[in-house]
Amino acid sequence: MKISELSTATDVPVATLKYYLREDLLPAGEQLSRTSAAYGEEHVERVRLIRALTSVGGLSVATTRRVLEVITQPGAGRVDVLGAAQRALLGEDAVVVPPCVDREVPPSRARSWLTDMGWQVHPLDPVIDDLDAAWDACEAAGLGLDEERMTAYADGVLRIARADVDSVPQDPAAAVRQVVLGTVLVDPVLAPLRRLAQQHLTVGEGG
Amino acid sequence: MKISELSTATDVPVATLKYYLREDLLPAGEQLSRTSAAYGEEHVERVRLIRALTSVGGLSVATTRRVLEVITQPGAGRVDVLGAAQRALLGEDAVVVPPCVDREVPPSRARSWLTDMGWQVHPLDPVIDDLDAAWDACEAAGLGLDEERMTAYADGVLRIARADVDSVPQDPAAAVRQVVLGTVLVDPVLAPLRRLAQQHLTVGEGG
DNA sequence: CAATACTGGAGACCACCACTATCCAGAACA
DNA sequence: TGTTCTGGATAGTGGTGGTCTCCAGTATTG
Repeated sequence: MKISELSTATDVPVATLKYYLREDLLPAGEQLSRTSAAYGEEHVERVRLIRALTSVGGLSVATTRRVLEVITQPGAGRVDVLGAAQRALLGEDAVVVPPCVDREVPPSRARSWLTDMGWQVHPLDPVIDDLDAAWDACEAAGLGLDEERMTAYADGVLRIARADVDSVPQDPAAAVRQVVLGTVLVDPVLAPLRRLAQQHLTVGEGG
Repeated sequence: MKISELSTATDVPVATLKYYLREDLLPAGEQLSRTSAAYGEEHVERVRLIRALTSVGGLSVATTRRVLEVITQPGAGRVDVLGAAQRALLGEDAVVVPPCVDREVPPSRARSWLTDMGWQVHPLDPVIDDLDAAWDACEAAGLGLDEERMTAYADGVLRIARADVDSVPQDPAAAVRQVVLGTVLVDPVLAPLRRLAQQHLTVGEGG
């Protein structure tokens, strides 16, 4: 498959494919001669994956590169599946502190709320800071988001997460792939789903 | 309050405040003389709202302007709360087709799935296309997202949406504000919440 | 009073990002 | 033989979210 065929197969311009090659998102094809290379079905899949991550997932090219590295490399085993996902999605300098290390835990509303909920999560996980920032933003915007509503959200999210973890395959490499892609690509599914659910409930009430 | 004080109060550079004034995100202060104006507490709140929408909500300046218009103007009444939210968040040329108008409904997996679920939603709502695109992206990325898992997601999302609609106030203007801000700002709360729930469930299993 | 700091307004400028366009010598195909 | 295509390199584009600089004029401070 020539690059122009790869282009028509994926509906991505040749110039863009060259850009992906340059940026190390796409591995080089099999070099047939100095001015020709052959691409295979794995390149088609890779391009589709890149487009899914960048367009729907909203990932930058740099983040996409990290994600592709993580889900392509033979992983270090399932122990660190969630950690690998985090490292791929956060900055490359993000080191997830192992639970054994004692470090000052900054107090925050999210942290204390999680404790109240009895959720067993890593107290230094940066995702808690994301939650804090989002919660603060709601307050700053004047959107009342009290703990009662958060608890209702937690109930719904737990069911979603249950479906997530139940769908993770046994094979470590496949598990990493599933978790990473699920983290990136499922949020854009849930967002419209939530709006449709709101609409369904509102219509049902006759309001 | 001078612009420099507004700057320190909100921790936003003066140049950026001027930019927001230019872009009509921030209303002009009370003109005291030709070279001085007074800003009030409402400007502080407005700036915080702008920052929440752009940073956490990830909205562009143009979309933020539309959102601010919608939640500031005295609304046309509660009838159209969800419609107003959609119009604010989608392109300005997005016209939500009224349900009475018969138009060709393009078939799609999301649409048929919604029918199977018995959800009463507007069949031409563009948010269904968003769902389709996100679902397709999962497929393209090789992430198996079968209807069983979608149904589990729907269960969780329904509980979230229940909390959403229960928290909408009676007053029409407040309702519009609540719905629009909830649409934009709650998704970034749910995303980290989902990751934490995954972590909690995984740790609980000892895996 | 004078020196300094600050104001609103305007336009130019900037960095970043994801492409996109152009050019090239050489190879493949018709 | 001529047209099309290749990989590689470099430069340019359009959009976005600010940031810088300048200005005449006003407020504050010593």
